[in-house]
Amino acid sequence: MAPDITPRQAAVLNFIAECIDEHGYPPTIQEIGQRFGIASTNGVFDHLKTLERKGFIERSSKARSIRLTPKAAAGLTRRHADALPLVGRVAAGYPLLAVENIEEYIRVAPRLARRNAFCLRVTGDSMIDAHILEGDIIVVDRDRPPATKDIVVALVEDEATVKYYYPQDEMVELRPANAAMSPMFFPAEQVQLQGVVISLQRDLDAHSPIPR
Amino acid sequence: MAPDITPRQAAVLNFIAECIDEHGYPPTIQEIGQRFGIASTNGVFDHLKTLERKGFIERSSKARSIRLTPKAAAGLTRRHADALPLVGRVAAGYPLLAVENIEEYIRVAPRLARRNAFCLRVTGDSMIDAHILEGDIIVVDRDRPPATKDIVVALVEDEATVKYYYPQDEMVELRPANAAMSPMFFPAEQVQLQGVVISLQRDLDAHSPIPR
DNA sequence: TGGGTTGCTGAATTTTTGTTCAGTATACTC
DNA sequence: GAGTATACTGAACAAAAATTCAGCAACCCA
Repeated sequence: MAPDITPRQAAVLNFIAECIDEHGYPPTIQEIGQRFGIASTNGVFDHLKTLERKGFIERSSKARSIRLTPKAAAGLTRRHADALPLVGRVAAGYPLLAVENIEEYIRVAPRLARRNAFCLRVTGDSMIDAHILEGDIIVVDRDRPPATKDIVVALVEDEATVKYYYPQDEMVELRPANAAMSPMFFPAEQVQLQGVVISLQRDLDAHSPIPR
Repeated sequence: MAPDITPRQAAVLNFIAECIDEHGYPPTIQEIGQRFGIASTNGVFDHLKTLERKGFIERSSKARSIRLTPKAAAGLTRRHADALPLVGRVAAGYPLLAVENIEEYIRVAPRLARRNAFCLRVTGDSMIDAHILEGDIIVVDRDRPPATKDIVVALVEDEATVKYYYPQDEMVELRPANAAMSPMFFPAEQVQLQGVVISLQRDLDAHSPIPR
């Protein structure tokens, strides 16, 4: 049996997931065709039959009756369902968002999920004076250009760090929000900015039952 | 204007939400009609027009194109839309969650939306030493019994306040997390506990474009 | 007592959507 | 070099679904 998916099929599957995310209901066959420039509804129909045969979707003969199966997640390149990747321990040499670095997917408010963003669990108390605590989950926007005084996530020597951002001529100052710690200075080329912290979620409810 | 919903309309709204939950896509007009024994599609159509006029759903002329708005949560007996009410200025004499007190519905992580909870925007800096800032949105669980040292929302003289909770024999101490402020003591019967703060969301991104 | 809202019936009509059939071209594989 | 999967075109057709129109009955409100 072939559990494989072709690039074209994956694109169709992704589009279906996007539609559900965005509109709340699946696309019609003609809507899929429009998106991919497939003139004949039968071209799309073939894709759907194949995706169903391979177990990625379920359908019936009714309008918009496409359903994603749990297996569909395997064929999706984009995350689904209002989730952002939680980056865990950062593995040396890998890009921050490499699969190896992703611990899990965290469900966040849709407003945040629509961004090109990721989540990071804060370790240490270097930002405590900015009221960001150990264990807080921060949401980091990768598309937002960092401005002076922004709180950023930077990669220095393969370690991710959260600090205030103060760029200088050839150097970058990363300033903690903790009176007990000193600012750090690096040559600009040694600092890889990953994004700007746009939101924060804290769980005060440590001893709560685990949600489904 | 009537932001109200009749029992019949609420039943229809609930059925729509159930369908989305269960099948992954909204029902058609005829499916709704079948469920409620409404013979004419126009009977259902009237309901949909009314629900749309009242802001509970959005639709287009396409098949199954019903979408629940965040407001839909108000009409639902079960919670589907991952939204919690944001309680605004507290009106004297009204229950905290009366329609008059609800400013809007905030989309939150589904884990939180499943609770019997509401959101509150923090005013003032009485909890700043607990790293809760003015403007933060806190999520308050109404079903969680408050324990000593929990951060709670309490209603005292028709004003909602966020404080540490220290119950005593006949009195309740509400303790701020701010060295510049003093604890307050009230007879237990003057304090209406609304719930325990279980989560917090902060937007650091004040000058970002408004999400759609 | 008249006007508005709610909650429908019944029928006609249009639009949207899914399905089927008959082909074509390319690539892979045995 | 035959056989199979992929990825389509184009046309015709059937079905599902939405929309509109013309009513009716019950209720509340003022």
